[in-house]
Amino acid sequence: MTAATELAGSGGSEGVALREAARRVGVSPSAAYRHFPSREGLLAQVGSQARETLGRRMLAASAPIRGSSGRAARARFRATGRAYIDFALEEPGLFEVAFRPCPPELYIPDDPSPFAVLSDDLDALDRAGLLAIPRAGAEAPAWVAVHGAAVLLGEGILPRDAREAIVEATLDMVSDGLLRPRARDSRARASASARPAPARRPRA
Amino acid sequence: MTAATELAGSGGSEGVALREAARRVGVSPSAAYRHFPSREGLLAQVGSQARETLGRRMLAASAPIRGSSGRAARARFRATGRAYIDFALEEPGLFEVAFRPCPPELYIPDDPSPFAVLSDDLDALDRAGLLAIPRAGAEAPAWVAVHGAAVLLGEGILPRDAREAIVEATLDMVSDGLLRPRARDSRARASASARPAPARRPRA
DNA sequence: TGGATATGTGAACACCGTACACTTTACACC
DNA sequence: GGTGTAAAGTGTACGGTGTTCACATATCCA
Repeated sequence: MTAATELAGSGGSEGVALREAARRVGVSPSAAYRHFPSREGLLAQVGSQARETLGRRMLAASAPIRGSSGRAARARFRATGRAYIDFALEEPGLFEVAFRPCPPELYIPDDPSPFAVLSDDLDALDRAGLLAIPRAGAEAPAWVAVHGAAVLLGEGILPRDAREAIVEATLDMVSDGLLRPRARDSRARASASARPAPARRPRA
Repeated sequence: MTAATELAGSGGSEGVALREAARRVGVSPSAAYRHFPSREGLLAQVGSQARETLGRRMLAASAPIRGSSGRAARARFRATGRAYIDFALEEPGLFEVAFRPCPPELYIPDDPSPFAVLSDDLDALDRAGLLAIPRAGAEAPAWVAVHGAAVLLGEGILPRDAREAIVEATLDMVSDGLLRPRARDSRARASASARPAPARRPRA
């Protein structure tokens, strides 16, 4: 299991070989079948574990930001998303296995689940009255954006050296697309436009 | 090649076996090495071709929307994104191969490239003065959101039966996060908020 | 003491990617 | 037309893989 996680960490799902994992723990290939129903089942367990460590990293990134202010909720939201992308870039193999398609009968739940961590952030934003869209449909677009950035950067399809700008632009898009605008003065960007900065019309 | 594309279509990259592809065209396994440097090279060609058909679908979806108005540019932008997600859901195997990490020496360019199609849409939006962020950094967040939705829906991680709502929420987030707001009356949504609908402050 | 249950073993099967030496085919050129 | 060269295809082989099966051991409870 931990041997398989090592393999996944260095080679992704394609790098996970049942025989090699068995060899690493000094056991025959067939012995592995006493613990895992199949290679796919082994991958499902590695994936669940990977999602858990991702969930923990997200928690660890947002937990230090204390307070129940809207400002804090916003900051936690961003920190969580950033941690998600960081994990994908630091552990591409584990990240791939974490979100690999998995037949439902093999799927193993995870706790803390990345999705749940995101949900908590959105609950906090909702409590602070900062959601510009209905709470019910808020997870999907937020997750989708962060996941896309994680995947495209992680696979090198979007250039790694523009990482910081891309992450920032993505988080900005999520904030501007999902949340109510901040107070006038708190948006300290380099080149402010000449136009006035009125409040934004909420949707839905 | 077309045999490999069939295999990719039904089994994704893991379903592509050099031997099986050779068998399907009635040829010995070693003969395949006269045409492809390796399995990875074969996958690179299949991937390039898959990206091309994706690019064509995006073009086909946006081309019927004529006109140079801002309204048309917005509509093309959305149609392009929708086509991207549709492709991922209709051809999950090809989509996976299209965006699989590929060693640079094996990478084969594609034309029309999905990225280029997106770029053209953004150029049109920029010409119409509808971009709320600098043109330079606009591709990444837009692509990221649509790609994330395609991946998470395609793999069944986000529920397929909520597909339409998720796609709509994602496209709304992209529009609201990247573009200037539409004129007051054109945002015909079911439950409009009580707040007024002022213009939105641009960023950057 | 015995027997059930968990765990491990070795051999076997079918598949895979890849390499090598060899043959066949096709085509351009003298 | 004959010939040489390059492209394409062949068979065999090696090592790796997932999976199954019949069999061994070991552990623990009644």
